[in-house]
Amino acid sequence: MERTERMARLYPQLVAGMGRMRALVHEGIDLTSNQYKTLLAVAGRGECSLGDLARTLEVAMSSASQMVDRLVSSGLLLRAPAIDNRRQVVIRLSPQGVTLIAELQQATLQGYHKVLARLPEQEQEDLVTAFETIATILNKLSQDKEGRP
Amino acid sequence: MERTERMARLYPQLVAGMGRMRALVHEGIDLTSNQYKTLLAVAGRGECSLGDLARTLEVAMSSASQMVDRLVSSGLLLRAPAIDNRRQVVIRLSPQGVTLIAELQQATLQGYHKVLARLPEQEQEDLVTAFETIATILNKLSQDKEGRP
DNA sequence: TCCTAATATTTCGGATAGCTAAATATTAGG
DNA sequence: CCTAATATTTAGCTATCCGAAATATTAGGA
Repeated sequence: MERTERMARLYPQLVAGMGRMRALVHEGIDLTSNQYKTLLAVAGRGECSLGDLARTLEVAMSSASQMVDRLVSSGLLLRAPAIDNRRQVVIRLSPQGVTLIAELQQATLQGYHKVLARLPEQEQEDLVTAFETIATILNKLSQDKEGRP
Repeated sequence: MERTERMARLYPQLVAGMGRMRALVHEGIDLTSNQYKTLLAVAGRGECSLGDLARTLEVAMSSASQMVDRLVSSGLLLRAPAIDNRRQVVIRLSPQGVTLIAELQQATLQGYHKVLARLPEQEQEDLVTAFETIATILNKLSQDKEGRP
């Protein structure tokens, strides 16, 4: 059980630490992380339906719908009925959304750069490598679930 | 910039992966993670003031106050005026809170154990080690900030 | 073809959670 | 004893989430 206990001790620390890191990286950026995630998801698909978006974001459709509401209000997303299937809506970035996303991705990179730059060379590499390890292993864990529904 | 980009790509994956891991670990547990964190913070101190709690949780005092409200309503926390300084309140676990926390800590350990058990031996160790690496480095990052205010 | 079932979204009601600013109460210091 | 500092709470907002009900549209079968 030793390993389990280490995990239980470390998990909350990581959540807190990553939260602080995010705050540093996105310092002075005026979008919530959920909104940013949503815009990125839409950007990554060019355009998509609400259902697509909800699945990508792993939230209920009603939640995705509201999120899109807010981003449409902010002028960052466009929502239009789909031509081929009028039940669906097509969601895509507005021109302002495109511009913003480009800027934010740039700013995000700079943010990560600034944070990493505070660390000595070796720790930078250790940190990124550790991220890679965890991402790889956790992705495998999730695929297990989805594999046999 | 290469390392920065790896980081930017990995960070969201990690957040998502850890979210799913938490869901697995706390499957069937009827407290939000914030509530659990709050109870743990209180448990870790025996008793504390609102200010203590807010600082520990890294939220505004008003947020901590409301969180305590909810947990008092649920019967898990007790809030009483402090004897020595009547401006303060003393927050501590109710008997039910004590019981619940004990059970939850047990359940949490089992949850981590179950999740880890899905992985081969070597990956278990790699995962925990990577957690350790990140926690250590990120903690250092935060201390920088606090060190010289 | 027409009706029913399935699909896609939205709306509604209800929660949690966070913030700032203003209100309240108490203590400390000059 | 009055003012300033301290500790909490309350009020008003916003973001986010969910499930269930409502709405609209399409697909499939009798």
